[in-house]
Amino acid sequence: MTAAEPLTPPRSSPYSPTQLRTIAAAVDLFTTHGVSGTSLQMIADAVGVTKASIYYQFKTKDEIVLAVAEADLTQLEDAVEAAEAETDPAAARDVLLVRLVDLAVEHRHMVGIIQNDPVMVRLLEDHQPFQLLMARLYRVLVGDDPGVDGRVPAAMLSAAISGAASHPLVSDLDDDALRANLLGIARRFLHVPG
Amino acid sequence: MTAAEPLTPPRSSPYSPTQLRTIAAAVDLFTTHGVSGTSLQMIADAVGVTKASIYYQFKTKDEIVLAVAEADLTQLEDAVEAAEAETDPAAARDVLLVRLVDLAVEHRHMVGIIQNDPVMVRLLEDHQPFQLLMARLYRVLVGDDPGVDGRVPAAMLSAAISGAASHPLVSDLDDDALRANLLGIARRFLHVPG
DNA sequence: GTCTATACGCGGATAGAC
DNA sequence: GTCTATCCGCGTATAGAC
Repeated sequence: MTAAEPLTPPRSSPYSPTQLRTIAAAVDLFTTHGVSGTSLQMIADAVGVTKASIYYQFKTKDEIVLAVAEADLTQLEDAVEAAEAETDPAAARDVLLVRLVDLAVEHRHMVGIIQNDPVMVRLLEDHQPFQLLMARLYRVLVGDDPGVDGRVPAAMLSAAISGAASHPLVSDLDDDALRANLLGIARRFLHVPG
Repeated sequence: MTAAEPLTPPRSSPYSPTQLRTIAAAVDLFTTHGVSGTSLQMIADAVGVTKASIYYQFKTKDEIVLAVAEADLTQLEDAVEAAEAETDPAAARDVLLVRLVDLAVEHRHMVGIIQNDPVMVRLLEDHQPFQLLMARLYRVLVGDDPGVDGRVPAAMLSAAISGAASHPLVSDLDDDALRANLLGIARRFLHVPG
């Protein structure tokens, strides 16, 4: 359950407390308005400082976007590492499933936008660490079968988890109920014989 | 298969050919850059006219966004109507499934953004016709059971279809293959005993 | 580390000629 | 129906005082 800490032990975040407040505010605003629709003025107002002060912490807006993306990436990496620690492929897949559901529910208000915002997508397309991480994730999910019969269900499953977490049909469910239901159905889906 | 035409028979589109070209260009740009990230200048350049000319066709940028949304809405409405024409609930659900898969694949390059762009989401939240349409759609999908056991799978299924269509794992599949696979798996998912 | 002030371009939007 | 020209505000970003 407790994932072994990666290479860097209790790695102190590379960001100062003030930067972390800025990142938190940015995530919030990106979720509501999208990246392009969020100005540095809005972020500055949310943090309670001026634009110039934000520019002292981050040289450009892109750096803020990158910081937001990397925060999520770290969590995703932990999930993949935990899954890869399992020797049995089925067990690995189940660990990944649990972690992905946890993450999706924990971030249910932002998953949709963060994963689909064009600016984020563009940024991550050119970001090798992310691409490598996703390749590892898919490998656990799909197994070594690169065929269509493995990839389509995997795509649907991963889309179902993140998409359902922010779906209006279930917006009234509390986190625990949503998590339990998502996980149960996802598991059933995985175990249905092809 | 051929859906009976709605109230207005061969309803001529409310948009002029030039407006339609503008809408097409806008969809394209929205897909790549998001709504906020798309300027009227970009749209004008894509159409090959000046900004002022775009403003002759649409009074505001919001009107363009609305026109884009409504184009999709019409197709979705056709799908729901076709499904509602079935008397047996299971048959209705299957018709809806087929239509939704068709739409998702047909628009696989834009589904993700159009459904998740913050500006679109905001716009549609305040757009009663859309809300009513979605209520009808969910009713066909979930049935009359408003319980959790019906809604969570429905949310996952609808997210799986639209999300998988634009998923990187299946980006190499051609439309026909993707459509067939999505539909097959979606059907199996629906028929798995709760 | 945060401020005020400012530069400069691009955003949406309009007026009026052709 | 499309153009040129223009308005104005806000966007990112920087300089320099405190």
